[in-house]
Amino acid sequence: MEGPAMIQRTGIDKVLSGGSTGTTVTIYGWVRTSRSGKNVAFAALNDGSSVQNLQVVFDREAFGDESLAGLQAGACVCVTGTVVESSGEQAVELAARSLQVVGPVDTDFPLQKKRHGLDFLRTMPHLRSRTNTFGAVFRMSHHLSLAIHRFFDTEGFYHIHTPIITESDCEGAGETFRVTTLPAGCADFDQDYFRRKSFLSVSGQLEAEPFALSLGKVYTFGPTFRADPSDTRTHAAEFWMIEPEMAFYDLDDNIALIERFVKFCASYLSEKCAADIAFFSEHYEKGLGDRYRTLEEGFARVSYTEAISILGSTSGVFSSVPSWGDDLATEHERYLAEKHFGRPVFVTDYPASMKPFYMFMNPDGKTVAACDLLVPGVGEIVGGSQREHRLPVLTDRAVAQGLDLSVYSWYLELRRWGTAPHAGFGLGFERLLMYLSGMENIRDVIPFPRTFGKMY
RNA sequence: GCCUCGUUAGCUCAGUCGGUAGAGCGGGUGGCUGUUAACCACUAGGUCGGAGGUUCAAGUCCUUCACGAGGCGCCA
Repeated sequence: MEGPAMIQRTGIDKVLSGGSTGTTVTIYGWVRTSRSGKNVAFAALNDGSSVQNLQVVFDREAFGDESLAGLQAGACVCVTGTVVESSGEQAVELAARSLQVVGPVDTDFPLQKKRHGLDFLRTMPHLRSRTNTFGAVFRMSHHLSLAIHRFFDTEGFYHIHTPIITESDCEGAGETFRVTTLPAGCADFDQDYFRRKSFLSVSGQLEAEPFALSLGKVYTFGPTFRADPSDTRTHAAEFWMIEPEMAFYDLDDNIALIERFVKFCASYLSEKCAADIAFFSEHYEKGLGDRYRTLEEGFARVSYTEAISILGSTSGVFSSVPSWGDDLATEHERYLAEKHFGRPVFVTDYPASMKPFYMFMNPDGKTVAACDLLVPGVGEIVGGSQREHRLPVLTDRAVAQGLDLSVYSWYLELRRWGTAPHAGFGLGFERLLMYLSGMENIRDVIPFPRTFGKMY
């Protein structure tokens, strides 16, 4: 019996990494550009394994014009040939012996070899990953995901899959999407699939806490859904969030972990995605190298109260100057991260009135043990806190915020049966990816973005 | 939801004071060349986002709608 006819191919990254000169390889890839000379024709192939293209050289006499006409931008081709040293800019190239057009392109193929605008590419999420930019984005996205799992594994965390369909509709996190099988217009929730109202999760935190109070240190990393009408470059309706939750952690432990975590991700990407980072640095964010260098130094830390004081003594810069008890506006957050500190900064101990019921009430009775991490260029990427583990305080705050205690009964029980100090945070995966790539719009770091009013 | 800007060839964009449509790239044809977003020449390609209005005349001015981008609020 014959074995399966598996496709044999070599990745372009492997050919370019050297050591294969003189060998015969078969490459599958998409044509980025092609041009022809009197005796030879050239095509630049990309197969997604690298931001670099492989230059393939064809002998015009051997292949003929009809055959080479298939080398149009966008076509998928298979080339077998010999890896040789190049006389041009690149170290090696492929001297072709055979060419097969696997997938030709119609002439209205929208991607061209010149640079396209990101807006335009957003309208074709099924094609934009064939560009240098989006190839780099999604290679980096992969490595960032792996970095996250590796970090928490090394730190002794367990990965928990918290539910995507939940019962609690609000934790101060945002608006929810309803999940239902009822016909349109029907509001008889007893007849609904779960025999009650249900929602897509806006956070896995509440479900992660029980596992922190049993396994010690856990994290969730999964899709999160927010129905907020937020139409900005940093908001998406569907995004991925990393939410660690740790028993026997206070606010200081929490902050130290966040800093360690972000630094690990940066150094991991520096090692795994050097070529892609260089690409972003050259074409998108000139200061990306500096950004990575600052990440090797310490983050700044201020309390909310100190931040208000800093902003108050900075005159003539802001459209409004906040006083104690006001939210920090985007212009204030940007000033702190980009101008005043010039690096990532933790803002801690916010007024209790501004934060959700589950955050730990500080001894001053006015502030809670919260920490937001603000980074230059993106803004807030982390929101975290020590959790309130004292039942009476927690109950009082839940009632004060008008929550239905019956929905949170099991959450409250955790404080009656073996409660323990604990802390955690939520980090937006795509915002971290924006920060580490220099991409400025969250729609450009999500494969098929879903944002307010738009499903690309 | 509010504010600002934008929408002209497949793509990127120019279009002056209101006078009837332009370039580069891409497509096609030819030339030249171990090229590097190759180059050179020729060629095809447009209901100037839609509707209405002002005017002798609207890509240009006004109204309105649609779509897109940025900012704000909220958050990750």
